[in-house]
Amino acid sequence: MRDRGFPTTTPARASSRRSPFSIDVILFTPRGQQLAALCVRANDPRARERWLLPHDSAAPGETLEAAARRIAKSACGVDATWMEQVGAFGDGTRHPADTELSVAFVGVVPSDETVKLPGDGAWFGVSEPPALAVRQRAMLDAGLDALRTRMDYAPIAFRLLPEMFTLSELQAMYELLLGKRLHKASFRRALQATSLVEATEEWRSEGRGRPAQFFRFAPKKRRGARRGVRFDTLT
Amino acid sequence: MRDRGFPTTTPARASSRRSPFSIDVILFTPRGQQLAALCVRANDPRARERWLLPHDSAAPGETLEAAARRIAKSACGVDATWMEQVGAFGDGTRHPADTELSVAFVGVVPSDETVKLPGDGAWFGVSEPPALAVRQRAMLDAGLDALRTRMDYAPIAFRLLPEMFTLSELQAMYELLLGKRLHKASFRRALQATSLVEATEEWRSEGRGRPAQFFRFAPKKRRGARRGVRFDTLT
DNA sequence: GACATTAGTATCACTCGGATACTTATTCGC
DNA sequence: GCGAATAAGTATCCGAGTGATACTAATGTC
Repeated sequence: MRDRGFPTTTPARASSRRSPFSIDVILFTPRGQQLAALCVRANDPRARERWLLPHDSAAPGETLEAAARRIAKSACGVDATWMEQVGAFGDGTRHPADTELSVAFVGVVPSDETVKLPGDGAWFGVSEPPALAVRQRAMLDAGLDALRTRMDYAPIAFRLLPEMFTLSELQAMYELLLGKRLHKASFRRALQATSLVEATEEWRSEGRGRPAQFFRFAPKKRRGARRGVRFDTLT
Repeated sequence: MRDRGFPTTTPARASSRRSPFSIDVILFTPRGQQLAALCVRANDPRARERWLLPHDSAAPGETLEAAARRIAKSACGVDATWMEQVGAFGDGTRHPADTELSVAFVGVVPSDETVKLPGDGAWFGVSEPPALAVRQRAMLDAGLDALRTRMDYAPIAFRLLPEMFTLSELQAMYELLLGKRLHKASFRRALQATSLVEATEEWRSEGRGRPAQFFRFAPKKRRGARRGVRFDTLT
């Protein structure tokens, strides 16, 4: 994975023929009490919208996910700690790179105030996204949906926390990602039931109230036989 | 949507340059007590595998899903009653149409013994799939996964039944799709809790045991506030 | 030392899902 | 006819999971 020698966030590579499809990345990070998505400034002055999702075409021989991770790192400076494909978007909607098709990926990066964002990027709170081209707007919405539904299957919240964390920090991360408050006792009971975390000997010293014990992500085997049928999420 | 004037299941249209991406359809139907997937015979004698997933490229101006539905109808003769995108597959795996990328769709058609399958197609039970090219095999597996997980969110089982059906038929369809047995009382309780079906005045006359009442799919408003966090499905 | 603050726990009520067993209504065999 | 077989549909119990409330525990601030 090369280190960007040119801004990969330009709509397309200088090439005589258009790339057949673009890879677009919806990258989220915790910012304050809500999620923020990364957009980059359009450097084409003729562009109708001034902001874009980070995107590029896949290099020959590069897997789709590797391309998405390269684009993400190029756009925000650090590696995404989780990334998955959302799907393909086409259908004649407009895209800045003018490709027929875009493959969207959603990813997350931990909040890290010390890393300087490349000059042409900015984080936008998910409740105030910038104006985007039609297809990119659809991908942003689908990316947030995918992020939230896949929290049940992938350890996304854990990938946004340091190796050791308190249970309150974990719950706060879940609340930030889901955009809703959770019940403390239920949260901890459910967590204890599955063997996902193990307690460490470390305790948090700073802060005002009672010290909190640090935990680390250490999933055991398990495999719960999913129960019945869910009719309540249908249609 | 034109009626196939040529086999759209040929790897690609006669064209000087390759299509940038293919649309591949994983089509399922109930067959006996298990699901079956549709494959078509490869008519290229040089092909390494003799079977293919139905696929084609999207026509200009055609949405991705419209193309998938066209391909499905062309391959099995009737319209799919449910169809959704699975995702994009690439990563250098081999595909018969030799495209860089494939967009996979999963769909279902009701079991209908009277419809004759076009000569080059055949249904394969999901437990004995034919040998497929690498990428198509990956799409078949992902399609079955997607079918089962999306049953919680889309009325797939209902789309495989006639307008009126008995609760036993509905449960049998769920069992066939999920590939596992379900508990009768729980199934009916959960179904009653949501207002998804309404009873009709019709009763099934045929058969041996007690007659069964016919129901029809008639979802009311609802919208259940999903509860807590699921740790049991994580990683 | 009283109080605010945060971590963590205990108890209760309620819901939900699976197991078992039952009742009801029909056909089949004699 | 009449009982056995078959399938539909219901009732009851129990244990697990969830949310509300309230409690205890350990620290810093004044």
